[in-house]
Amino acid sequence: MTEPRRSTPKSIRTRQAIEEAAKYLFALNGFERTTVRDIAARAGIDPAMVIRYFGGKDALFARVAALDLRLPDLGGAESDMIGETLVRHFLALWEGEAAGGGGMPVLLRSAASNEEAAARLRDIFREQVFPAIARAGPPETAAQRAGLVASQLLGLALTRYVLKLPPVAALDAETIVREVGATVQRYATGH
Amino acid sequence: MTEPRRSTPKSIRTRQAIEEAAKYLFALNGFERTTVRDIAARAGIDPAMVIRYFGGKDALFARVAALDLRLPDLGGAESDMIGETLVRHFLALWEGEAAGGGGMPVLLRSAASNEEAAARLRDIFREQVFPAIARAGPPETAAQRAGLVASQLLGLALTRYVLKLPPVAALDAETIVREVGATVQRYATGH
DNA sequence: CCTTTTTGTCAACGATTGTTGACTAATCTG
DNA sequence: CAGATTAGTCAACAATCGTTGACAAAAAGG
Repeated sequence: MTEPRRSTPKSIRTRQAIEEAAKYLFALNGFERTTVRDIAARAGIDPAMVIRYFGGKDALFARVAALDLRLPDLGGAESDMIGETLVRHFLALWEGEAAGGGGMPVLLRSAASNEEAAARLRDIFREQVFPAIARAGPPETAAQRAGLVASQLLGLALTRYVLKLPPVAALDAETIVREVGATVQRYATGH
Repeated sequence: MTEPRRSTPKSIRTRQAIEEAAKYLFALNGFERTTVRDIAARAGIDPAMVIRYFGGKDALFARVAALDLRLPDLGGAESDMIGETLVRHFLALWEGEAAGGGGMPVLLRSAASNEEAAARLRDIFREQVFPAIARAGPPETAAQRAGLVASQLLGLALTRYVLKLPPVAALDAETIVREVGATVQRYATGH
């Protein structure tokens, strides 16, 4: 499926294999514990290729950690559904990691001990989360509201996907949408 | 408090210096990026002493990461203040890191990429957070309620102290107690 | 003062890390 | 098919890691 109609220069395959392996391992173990050799082994090629194609471990991480939250426009009419909408969106983004996205676990794993990853998360917040939340309430409280939303959503991701706290990991999606959605709704709109 | 009246065998000083240096560096950089040599340098002694006194890097981490949340009894009469009480308690615990505690930043930094640290956080949740929350509502939903509380409180700690997300780091304590307290209150009691 | 135990330093080990350059195999171009 | 470019492998490098054992300095005990 998704067959490349155009001619594959044959190297694109391995490039993608490296990216996939890196994404998987970075998300699983974080930046520090993931070695270039592990990535190469998982991609089935030589460690030297990782450096030749991406310039180094740092550059590869920067490429793999690119993340587009694809936040929906929250300025719509149904302003009382903002919380549920947001939570549902994030759940779909995180759960369906197989899709194009999947950069979030990578960042979350690494941001705790890697300042570059943390800075990238701050960028994502400033460029994507903040503007989206800003439209859902008074501008003067936009930063605070967006910050509170981030604290809840990142906390959910942390406890559910990284720490795998049993009661949180066991929650079904609809419960999360209902409970956490109510919180996000209150944070986003400021009551 | 708890002053050692007995004579100091002179080595206790260095033991404490190692523990302090380790606590500081583990909290700053996480487990993986903190080296035994860095700890020794900060404590002003030889790296070999770290191993001799604590057996190894892992054992030192385990000792330093010990954490007692000292959660207050939430079974009291004022059940509508549980949220604010909890948030205030955690803020005091995290903010006053200089005190005896301060194990939380250590764990939070490392748990993202260190399975042992993650397991320790799960233990703390199970042994301390869960029982405290269980008394604040119906037993059959205790796990879910405690999990949601943890997702919000750990998310707050993550965004405020680890990621240092500007709007969250800038929040004053009273605002946090009010806003996040309301959320925790709802999670803890199940409405 | 001599002996014993504790406290500390020093150098080095084996393993692992990211990275590099030389070399071979494959593929493309004419 | 001949030549050139690309894809890939291999061994090794320098650096750093946690850890160890031999040894010196200092304190303690008689």
